Amino acid sequence: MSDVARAAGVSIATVSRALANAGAGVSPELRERVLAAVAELDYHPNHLPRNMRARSSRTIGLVISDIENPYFTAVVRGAEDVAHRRGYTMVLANTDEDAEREALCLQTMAAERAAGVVVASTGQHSAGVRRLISTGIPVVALDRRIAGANVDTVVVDNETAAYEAVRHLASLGHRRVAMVGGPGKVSAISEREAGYERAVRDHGLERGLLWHGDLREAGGRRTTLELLREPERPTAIFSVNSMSTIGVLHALRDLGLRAPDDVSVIGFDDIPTGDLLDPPLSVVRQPTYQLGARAAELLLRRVQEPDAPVQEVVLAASLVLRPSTGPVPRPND
Amino acid sequence: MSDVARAAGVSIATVSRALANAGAGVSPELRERVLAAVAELDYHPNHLPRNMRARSSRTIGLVISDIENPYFTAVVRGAEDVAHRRGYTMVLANTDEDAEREALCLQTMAAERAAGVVVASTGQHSAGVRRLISTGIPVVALDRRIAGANVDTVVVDNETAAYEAVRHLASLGHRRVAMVGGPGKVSAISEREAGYERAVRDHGLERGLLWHGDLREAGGRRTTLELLREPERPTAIFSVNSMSTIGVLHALRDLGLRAPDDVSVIGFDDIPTGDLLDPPLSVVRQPTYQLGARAAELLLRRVQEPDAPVQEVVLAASLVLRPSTGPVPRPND
DNA sequence: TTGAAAGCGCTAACAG
DNA sequence: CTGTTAGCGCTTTCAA
Repeated sequence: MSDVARAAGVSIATVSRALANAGAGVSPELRERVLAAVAELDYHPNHLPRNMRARSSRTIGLVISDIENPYFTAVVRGAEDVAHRRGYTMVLANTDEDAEREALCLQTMAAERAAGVVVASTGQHSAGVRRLISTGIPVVALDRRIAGANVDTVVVDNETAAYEAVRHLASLGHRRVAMVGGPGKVSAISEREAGYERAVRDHGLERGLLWHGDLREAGGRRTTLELLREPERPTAIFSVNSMSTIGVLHALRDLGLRAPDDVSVIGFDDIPTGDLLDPPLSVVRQPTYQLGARAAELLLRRVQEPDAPVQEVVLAASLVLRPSTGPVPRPND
Repeated sequence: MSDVARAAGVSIATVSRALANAGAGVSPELRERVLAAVAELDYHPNHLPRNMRARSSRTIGLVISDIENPYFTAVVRGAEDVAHRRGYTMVLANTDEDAEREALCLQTMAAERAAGVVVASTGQHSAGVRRLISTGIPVVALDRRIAGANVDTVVVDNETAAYEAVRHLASLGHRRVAMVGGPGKVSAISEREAGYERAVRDHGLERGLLWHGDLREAGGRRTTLELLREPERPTAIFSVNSMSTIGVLHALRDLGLRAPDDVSVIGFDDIPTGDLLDPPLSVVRQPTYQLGARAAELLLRRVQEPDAPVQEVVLAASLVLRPSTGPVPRPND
């Protein structure tokens, strides 16, 4: 920068000002000379000192648990779009539901003085998140609530959405509706399970059919295989998230069963090819892009107004019915 | 940090050393005192000055064109795993095939002094990439080559893979094999098209069936609808990437056609649910995770050895045959 | 409108 | 092994 100043015959302060927001406070003439010198010398601005001085970078962190899950993929897109539009850069970290990895990522983001962090935490009581909050860096909880912390939150109404899915199955006549769930330590999952259980109670469905998988393909598949090995097979399966649902479908194929003829299937989260599957899959669709975009917006608002009241955004999910859910199959004759 | 130093009764240099790599060069006793003071004061390290001093951050950039494309999703995971393992943070940017947005992202990464950048460029002659290279920041080209630049590159053998896909269709008896292609300005696409055309020549297939879409669902769908409106319909379709293929499948459904009974379909890039589609989809499968991981490795190697010889890594893609490709349908009778 | 100068909070060279 | 000290390259007072 001092080279540029010398070449333009001005001080470095003038160069700095000429390069800052549209060169306010610099005479057009000097500005021209500075820009010419910048071009001449092929000067590349360096944000590192600027960040240091500002004690913050124009970067937001996004911490998710599975980048290959299309739910998070869409969330990433929404958040990145907003960040980009507002002149922020997005740092992405993938935790694979590993609390230690999450803590490490958050620590790094804190050390890099991210302007703020959107986090789908591995657990409601994550030590990593608590530590991050204690640094004073703005945090937005996405998809998964943070227990006992007063942070902005963006979620869908998981309980209601799950209830509606199971209610639909009940309305088709199903009485043995199983749920392939997940680990209960994240709120989104436990809320879906709660919605399922409320529907089971309200509609007098059979109890004891809530099984816990992980949130991935392998767990969904394994759990379903075990579930269908039971003497009295469920007539419908509600699956807790998209990866898990893919596992359910694989398990059905493994056993040579078809939906909805043998078992009805409905999954939480839409899948990009859900309508092209065999059979097309009924799902609970979340407004994924919106979730990511709203989370980033909430975060950037808080970056600008640290003392604004804490907000909780709850979006609605919707039922998308396709052929994988049908009436109760009649027993083989 | 000076607070910590005061609390521990040492100099800030000692604090710095105690906090640096496992506290080498500091007596255990002082180290203890420093760590105690850090805990006591709830001190959060700040990397910003460190980065500034080092004139670089431990961050690598990854610039892709579509985060919702499962190909890139897997690439991201591979790259992020490697980066994380080596203590780097990953900055992700999505360009949507927009050269201007790409240039902006790369400029930001240069200004933030990323240690290096992996880029799937929007074009072989991207001005943004050229400028980035001129800053001296290490660059690795992923999936798409950079024309006239001497940079490390990670790609699959697109030409051969496309050739094999079309050859397979020819071996099933197809003579009217269409290709739903893409914009020719990225190497991966033009190479696939070249492989298609070589196969067309070698096997005496009908010419003039290479149509260009974009690389997204909408383009694949539109192009296919037009293609199938032709008086003499192709008996097989080869689609250039995963999103495009989903478009092809939607178009078939729109027209009430089925693969492979009406048209055979094979797509470049596997889809997570490819085996669950109706019918299960034949694809050219790329080693996506490996591509991302290798790109990150190549980049970090160059960060450490800027003068190492430039490498080009070419991985093989493989044909995954499922029911969507079958023999030539007999004309309706 | 411009320039001089004082940091931002670390790291590392150097001296003890 | 420890402390003193000189920056890293910007931004931003403050004074002219």
